[in-house]
Parts: sequence; C-alpha cells; structure tokens
Amino acid sequence: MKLSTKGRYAVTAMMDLAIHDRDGPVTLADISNCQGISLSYLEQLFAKLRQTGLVEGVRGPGGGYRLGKPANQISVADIVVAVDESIDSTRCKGNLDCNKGERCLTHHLWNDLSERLYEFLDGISLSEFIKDPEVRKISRRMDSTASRIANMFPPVSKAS
Amino acid sequence: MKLSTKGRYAVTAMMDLAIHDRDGPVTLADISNCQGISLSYLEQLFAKLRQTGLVEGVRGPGGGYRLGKPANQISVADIVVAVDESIDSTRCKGNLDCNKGERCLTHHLWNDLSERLYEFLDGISLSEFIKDPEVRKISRRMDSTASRIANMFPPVSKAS
DNA sequence: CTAATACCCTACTAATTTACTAAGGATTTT
DNA sequence: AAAATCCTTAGTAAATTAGTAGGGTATTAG
Repeated sequence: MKLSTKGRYAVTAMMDLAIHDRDGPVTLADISNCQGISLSYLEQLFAKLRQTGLVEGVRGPGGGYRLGKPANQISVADIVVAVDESIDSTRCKGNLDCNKGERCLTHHLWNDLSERLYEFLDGISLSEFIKDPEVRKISRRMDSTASRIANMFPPVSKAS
Repeated sequence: MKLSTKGRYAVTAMMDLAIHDRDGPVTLADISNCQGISLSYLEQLFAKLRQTGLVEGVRGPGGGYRLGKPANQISVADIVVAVDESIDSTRCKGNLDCNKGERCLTHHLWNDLSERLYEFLDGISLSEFIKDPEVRKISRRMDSTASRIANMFPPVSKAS
C-alpha cells in the first residue's frame, strides 16, 4: 500500500465521475481544466483505471469516461491499488529468513499494518462521497445542462 | 497524509525500538544491518524522529536510540507524519474558490478522506505490535544478553 | 586522559518516481 | 467527411527518495 499525489489525483477524478454519473460521460478535458492536471497525465492514469475495469471509455463526440461499475462497488483502495503500484514491502520477498531469521520480524509487523490499512480503505466506497451534503448542494448548482450551455461559449482566444 | 517507503522504514525501525525497549538503547548500526538500510539514511530519518520527540538519542559507547515516550503514546500516524512530510493537498491552498468555486468540491472530499485516514492510523499505537504473539516468541529467542555476546565476536573481515 | 563508540550535522550525488509533452492513431457521432 | 474524444507509445523535466561522504560532538570504558 502506497499513497502519493498520483493516488490522490486518481481518487479525486473518480469522485468527479461518481458525482456526475447520471449526467453521462465526463471528458478528461473537463477534469483537466477543473482540477489543474494535464490531459496526457490523466490519460495515463485512466489507462490503468480502465484496465482494472474501474472506468469505461465512451468514444466519439459526447463521449468521455463513466464509472465501470456502481459507485458503491468501487472502494478507495481499488483506485489507489490500480494507479499507485504497491510498495515492495520487504527485501526478503516472502521468505522469512532474511538476517538469519531474527529481525525480519518487523517486516511481518509491517505487513500486518499494511493489510489493516488496505481493509480500512477498502471499506470506503465512492458512493459515500456522493451522499455528502456539500456535494448535493454544489452539484445541483452546476447541473449538466448549465455546463453544456457554458461549453457552447468557450473562452475567446487571442485574435489571429 | 502520504505513505511511501520512507514512512515504512521509519515505522519498522520504531517497531524495532519498541520491541527492544527494555534492553536499553538500540544502535542505528544494528537496525542498518538487520533491515538493510544505509546508516546515513537512517540517521536522516532519526533526526526527524528526534525533533518531534518520538525518539531519544543516547550518546557514547553503549548508546543508541530509545523511544521518546511510552509505546502506547506513539501512533503510526505520528511516525509517518514526522518523516513523510504531508502532501500539499490542493492547488487552492485553503481558499475554496479555485475554478470559479465549482469543482474544488473534490478537494473538499479528499480532505475528508485524508482526515479519516489520519485518524485511523492515529488509533494504532506501537504497543499493539509488541503484544503480537509472533513477536514474543521471536524476541525471546534473541535475548539482549545473547546479542551482546554476539557483538563481541564481529564477523572477520578479509586479512590485510 | 585518551581512545573508542555512537550520536549528530551538512552537503552532495545517484536512482527512481512523478508529472508532463508530443505525436500519432482509432472510434464514433454529427 | 469532419470533428470530438478516447487510446497508445515514446520521450523528458522536475521532484523525491535513497544513499555517500566527511566532518563534527558527547559519553563511556579502560
């Protein structure tokens, strides 16, 4: 179990998808704009999320990404594991005999802890965040139609 | 909240200290040998642990490091926070108005999660690991006197 | 008192990972 | 057919992690 900014990006992006799930697919360009992450980097993250079935890509105009399964079946642990490839926990891969079998002990303890952490994060599903009262309030404000209309008037670029 | 190999090194080293607490100070050289981490790197980690009062250095021959407070008052979160300086959670530091106030939402949600994670790790103290039955068994095998005797006969280095 | 032990500190370097860029497909809708 | 959007690969710059080097300083044993 590892946890870095990469994992955070993935989790927040997935939260975004979960919140707007009923509004049809969310484009990576949207997430890129709104969360300040580069498009290509997002594409890399989503490649991994797609491989593990956590999201589903919809091609063509009007396409984007959608959750690969119901929000209540996607845990935070699933997301983190998908993108933050796990730490190689010990130097004595599996065999408990490093250092004459004496103090590899702490590796054993770390594994215990790591497992507990995983279970904790596995117990938190995306659906929990959609229920957050803050979310309901804000996501109503920026309803899908509103954002679609907004997209019809893109920011003016410098005259050529 | 961030979690990398650095944090793992610190946590396992602290477990080591906790297990051998009654045997007097543990030297960094010991930990370095047994866990395969370089001495200087350990010194860097322990500098941070010392600054936050989690450990206490004992100088001179027979010295080493000792827990700075009782094992049940040191949580895994304490250790991780001390060495793995926390992730800068958002681009909109504190002010919730990034991206026209609309989708900074996910940052809020991430903070929620991060806080929950912290609380979880804060609820796990070092003393829990000492109670582990595996630990009692193994640490009895390598009693302090035994390891001290062993230290009097260091491995022979190549003849010069 | 001296020498050995082991903490303590600073600065540098190598390796790895993260974040990003570039550039070109492949699909699907309009 | 053209536009939108996913999809893929390859490369690169920045940051972080891990480790080296080399010098202290305090304390204890002899």
